[in-house]
Amino acid sequence: MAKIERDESENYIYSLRGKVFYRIQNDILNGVYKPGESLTEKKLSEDLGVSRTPIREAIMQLELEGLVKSVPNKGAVVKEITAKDIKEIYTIRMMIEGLAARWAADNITSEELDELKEAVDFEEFYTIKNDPEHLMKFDSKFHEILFKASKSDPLMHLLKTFHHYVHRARIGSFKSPIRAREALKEHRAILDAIINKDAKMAEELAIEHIRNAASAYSHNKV
Amino acid sequence: MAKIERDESENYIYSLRGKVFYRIQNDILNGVYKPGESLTEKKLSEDLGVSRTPIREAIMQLELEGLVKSVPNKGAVVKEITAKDIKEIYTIRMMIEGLAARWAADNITSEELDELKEAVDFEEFYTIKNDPEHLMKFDSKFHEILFKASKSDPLMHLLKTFHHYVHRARIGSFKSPIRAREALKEHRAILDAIINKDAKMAEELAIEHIRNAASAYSHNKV
DNA sequence: TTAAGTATAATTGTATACAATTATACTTAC
DNA sequence: GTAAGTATAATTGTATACAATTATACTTAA
Repeated sequence: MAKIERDESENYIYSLRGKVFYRIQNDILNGVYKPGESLTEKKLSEDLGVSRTPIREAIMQLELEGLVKSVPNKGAVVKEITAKDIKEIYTIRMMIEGLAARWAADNITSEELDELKEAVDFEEFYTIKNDPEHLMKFDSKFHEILFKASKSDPLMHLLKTFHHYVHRARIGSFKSPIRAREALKEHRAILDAIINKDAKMAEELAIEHIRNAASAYSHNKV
Repeated sequence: MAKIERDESENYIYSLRGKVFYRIQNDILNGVYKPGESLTEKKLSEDLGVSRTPIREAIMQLELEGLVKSVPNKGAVVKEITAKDIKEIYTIRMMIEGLAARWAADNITSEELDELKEAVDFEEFYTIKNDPEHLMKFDSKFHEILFKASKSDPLMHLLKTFHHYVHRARIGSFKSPIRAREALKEHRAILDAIINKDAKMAEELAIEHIRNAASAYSHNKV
């Protein structure tokens, strides 16, 4: 009989701690808990109906990922993300994504390449349909596959701890249909470079892609 | 009366959790706990004479930093770091340190500049004395000041979660007096670029500095 | 009215108790 | 002797109890 297996790498999402972590993270990202607000363990445990233990552990994780800052006897204070932060995040992302694309070109498997093609096809579909929500999902998928295909543990670890920063900086950058079409073109170009095993080109295109995303973002804000 | 203040940013080091974390981290880095070995909460709590609670929290932190991997009912397994990992770590470090130097050139304060000069002077002293241990300390200090001076929260966060990787990859690269003298020269060059507020040059020199460190490391290994 | 001091409440840090899951060792049937 | 099944032990996950620290509110004196 086929054994039902969990994804071991993300095993903790089935625990209370994991659920609590994702819940609080989402509530912060969606503005339920606002920057400067302090979250005490007691309040959270009452809000979510669990004991303090999983709350404590989730808060620790949130702090290590930089979403909150624990201050003694005050609770976990939700960190603010400034325009300066976002600019820097995009700069850092250029390098990380550039490396991912470069190493992916060298190490991608044919299965992953198929996944990548599929993700871009879906992206095209939802770009035409002008559906920002699904678009964001497959944009994320494109980048995720790239990281997986890079086969670099240190790089993947780096991205993991940086992930929420990326997420925060990216919200709202999919509303413009013009930018969506450009992003699609850029993804196709990166895909082609990877198909041709042109690592240098893939890196340059990925860097340019993030640079354009950053510029679209800041333009959006004005 | 002058109030005795703790360094708030590192407040947790005074807690049991913090002490436990540093203890286990060091024991892993120094090979007391070897790759593949699994550390159970019970064993650790008996070894260190504290309850499971701070142990659990320290293990969580170790996992988020990538030193161990928790597997259910097996304990925290110490991760191995491969030669491939180290090569990739150096590549990633080139970019991170490059950014730090670039932004430091733009944002450094005169106090920080003084600290940086002092660190390099100490480095020179211990290079001449051929004292690898102190040398490593002030090499670390040089890079720490650079990050602080960059004034970038996202970058500092990135380094924090990447720190142990750097540490692991760097062990033993200070034994060669030849490389020590080169490293000193490179640090002086970076310092000069920062004094001259030449951000581009500082970045290039920092990247080159890490590239040389990587090459010295791999040469050492052969 | 304000400042200082004190009692109380709130909050976190640590230890421990209990439950649920999983591994291990042993027994038994073939 | 081996495989299957079962009982036991080990391990983690969660809840709770207690201690220590810190904030807060209140009282009192000037």
